Amino acid sequence: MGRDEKDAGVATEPATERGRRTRRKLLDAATVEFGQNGFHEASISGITRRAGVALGSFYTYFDTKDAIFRALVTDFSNGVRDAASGSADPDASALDTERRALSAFLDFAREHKEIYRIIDEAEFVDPASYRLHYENTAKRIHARLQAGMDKAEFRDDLEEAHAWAIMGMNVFLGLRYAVWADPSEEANRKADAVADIARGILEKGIGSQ
Amino acid sequence: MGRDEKDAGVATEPATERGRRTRRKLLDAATVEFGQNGFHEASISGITRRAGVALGSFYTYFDTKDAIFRALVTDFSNGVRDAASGSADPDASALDTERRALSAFLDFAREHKEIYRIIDEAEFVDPASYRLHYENTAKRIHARLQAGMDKAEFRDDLEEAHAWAIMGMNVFLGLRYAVWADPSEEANRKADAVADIARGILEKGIGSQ
DNA sequence: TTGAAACCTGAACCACCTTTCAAGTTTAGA
DNA sequence: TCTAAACTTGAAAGGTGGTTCAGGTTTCAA
Repeated sequence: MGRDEKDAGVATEPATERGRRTRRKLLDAATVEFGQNGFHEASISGITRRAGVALGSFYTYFDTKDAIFRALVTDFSNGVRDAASGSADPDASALDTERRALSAFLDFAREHKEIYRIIDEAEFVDPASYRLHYENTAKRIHARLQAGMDKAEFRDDLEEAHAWAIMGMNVFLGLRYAVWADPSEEANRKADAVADIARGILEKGIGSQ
Repeated sequence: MGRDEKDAGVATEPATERGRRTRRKLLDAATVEFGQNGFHEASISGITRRAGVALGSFYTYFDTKDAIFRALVTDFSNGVRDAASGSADPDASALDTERRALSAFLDFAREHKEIYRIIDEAEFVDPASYRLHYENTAKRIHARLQAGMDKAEFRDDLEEAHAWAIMGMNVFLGLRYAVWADPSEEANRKADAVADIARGILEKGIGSQ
């Protein structure tokens, strides 16, 4: 009590270098533990064992098992956001901007399969974060659509639902061709082809002529 | 041992009418319990309490908590399939067939939010069923695309990835506008508008002109 | 009617894991 | 160097809930 952030049950930030190192070790270990076993099968002792830290130390940094999971979801939600925004090129057409965002997302998903799983599991462990993640992502897509409309490269009646449709497309293509990627086929080559397919749908739909 | 199906640990089918009734009561209760609490927060005693049955009776019909969950996933996966195929109209255009399938799916999702959640959670509780569900669904969409290609109503280069893209679109639109439907807005009206939006994307993409 | 199989019952077993805690060690600023 | 705060440690408390089991009841075919 009286401490800055203790009241809400939020463990305080580490005050020393050693503390920051330990906290980081726990987060990294938790990524592996949750990614491999899922939230409920994962155990705190599994996390501390992987981190090479005593069981009790966990509670210096996180108040509960949920708390560290929530911290990871937030981290990774930002990671997805940065991966997409990092791929942006101001000179690209609106359609190519969309394509590049998907491409970056597929790369990210392939590199971080555990993270993909953790975000998905947030639907059950921490629904608020899950919802926030997708609502924010949809908002960013919607903003890109708006930019394309402003440049008259997209038709002018696009709305929130279009953003959700595109997001769903991207997520499922990521699930199928990045997370579940058949390791026998070169994933890089495939990812590019998949991004082209999505671009094609957005460009002209799937109708003939 | 020696019994037909006991070896694999599969509880036998009920032999009497009373048994079938009890099994059904358990499945219905489990739908509510899992849908409301999620797999891990749900308890067997919660299921039997809802079903009005003694705790021990559960194990006459299902070997484990996982087993009844798996039974539900299979049931509901078939439910989704039937909802879509039931909406089919042989006279409709390929594009309208796709639209009708989405519309039926949105209705189904709105009516059965618990089921939606249960299938989603299967990703963690029973990954094999989860994967099977989406692979089968993608296959059915792919078959519809093929039919549209045969009628020359779709362009002739559609493949598996297109089916996954469409499926992702549908699932996310279902999540946002059926499962998370704002109850203040008439969901029916909205669902139709959403189905039109998806149809529009498939018809001509999102580009201008 | 009868008896064997199917079904029902709920208390208790038991394995597992999150969280706490009191006591020791390290850090870092003065 | 010194000392208060930060950090570490691992044993054990405490709760939960899946699963078992032995004994009773109902069903149904013969």
